[in-house]
Amino acid sequence: MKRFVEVEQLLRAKGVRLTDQRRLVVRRAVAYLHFTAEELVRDVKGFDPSVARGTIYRTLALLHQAGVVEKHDFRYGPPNYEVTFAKAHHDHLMCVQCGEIIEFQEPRVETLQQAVVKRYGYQLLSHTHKLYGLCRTCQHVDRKRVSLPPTLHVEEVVA
Amino acid sequence: MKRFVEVEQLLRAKGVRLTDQRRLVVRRAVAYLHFTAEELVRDVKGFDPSVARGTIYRTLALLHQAGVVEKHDFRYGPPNYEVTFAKAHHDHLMCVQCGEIIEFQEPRVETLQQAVVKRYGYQLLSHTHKLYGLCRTCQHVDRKRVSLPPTLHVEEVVA
DNA sequence: TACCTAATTGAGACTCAGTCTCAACTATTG
DNA sequence: CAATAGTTGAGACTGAGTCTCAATTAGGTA
Ligand SMILES: [Zn+2]
Ligand SMILES: [Zn+2]
Ligand SMILES: [Zn+2]
Ligand SMILES: [Zn+2]
Repeated sequence: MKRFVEVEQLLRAKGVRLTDQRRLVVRRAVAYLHFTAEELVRDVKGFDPSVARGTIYRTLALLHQAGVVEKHDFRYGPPNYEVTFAKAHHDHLMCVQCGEIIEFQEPRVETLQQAVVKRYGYQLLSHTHKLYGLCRTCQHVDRKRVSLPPTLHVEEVVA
Repeated sequence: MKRFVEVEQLLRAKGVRLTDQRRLVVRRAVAYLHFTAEELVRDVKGFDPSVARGTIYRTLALLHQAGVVEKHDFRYGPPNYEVTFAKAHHDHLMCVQCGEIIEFQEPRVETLQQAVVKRYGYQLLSHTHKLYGLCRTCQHVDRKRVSLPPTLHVEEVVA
């Protein structure tokens, strides 16, 4: 079964009213791995320019609430969305030069996270874990030519 | 020696021109643990209203480039800055209910990060690692009364 | 099927955080 | 102290996202 059909079923089960606009937004979103809200706006408007920007943002929020999409901040530009519905948990590794994103799993980190929150008496609800670096290709090109904007400087410098 | 004197020395060593405005911004920034750009603007203007917003943002960018401050995204509101100059590396744990931020160290996670990037042939430059949960106190209050806005919903749900 | 009603939509005004521009000013060098 | 390259203040501007509200529509009900 197509992925968007499952999402629509989930929404219906949650009592969410389905409209043509929402169906289109869902169909376009599942076509991507990672996308920004404005990218989705342009994409959806390419299929139906009459769909308002506000509707697309509202639908995205709806999908977020329904647990269908997650919001990522990769420190460069606006947040990135990902349809994680029926997808195993993973963290991300990004090349700061070319922007390539790799999804990885490392259960031992997740175990340590539990140990950390226990140390402080917290109850863990969620986490973000993102690694930034240079992919094999970009390690061999002139480091001077940085293609990503200056805000993408290191947040936490690795010693 | 006062912390801001060391920062000023570092800037001078980097050939950065010191002005009264920049000195004030540095002195106010080191007074905080974590702060947003607009908080710093209000604070600095409290001491000298003639300092322009643009100057404060420019100085913040300068300090960022010089490795004096780091930028954090805690998924709620605008980014958070932290003067990490001469401070040991740490990650963050935040209570999604009351906003408390705890700084923690977990070297075993950093080791695993190296293993992950090696797996993909990457060269690690930096990372973000943030845990979100409920502090001891907030675990015992009515979960219905959520004080943080809806955008602070989970990004990566822990299984 | 037709109707009803609450939910949703489109359009555009609006907000907020941050950036840019440029003439006036100033820290540093010699 | 003069020269000059870097910095500043003020405000216009931008991008991304939110809000408002009259018009439209989904989905339940008769
Ligand atoms: Zn994870
Ligand atoms: Zn992903
Ligand atoms: Zn760390
Ligand atoms: Zn910190």
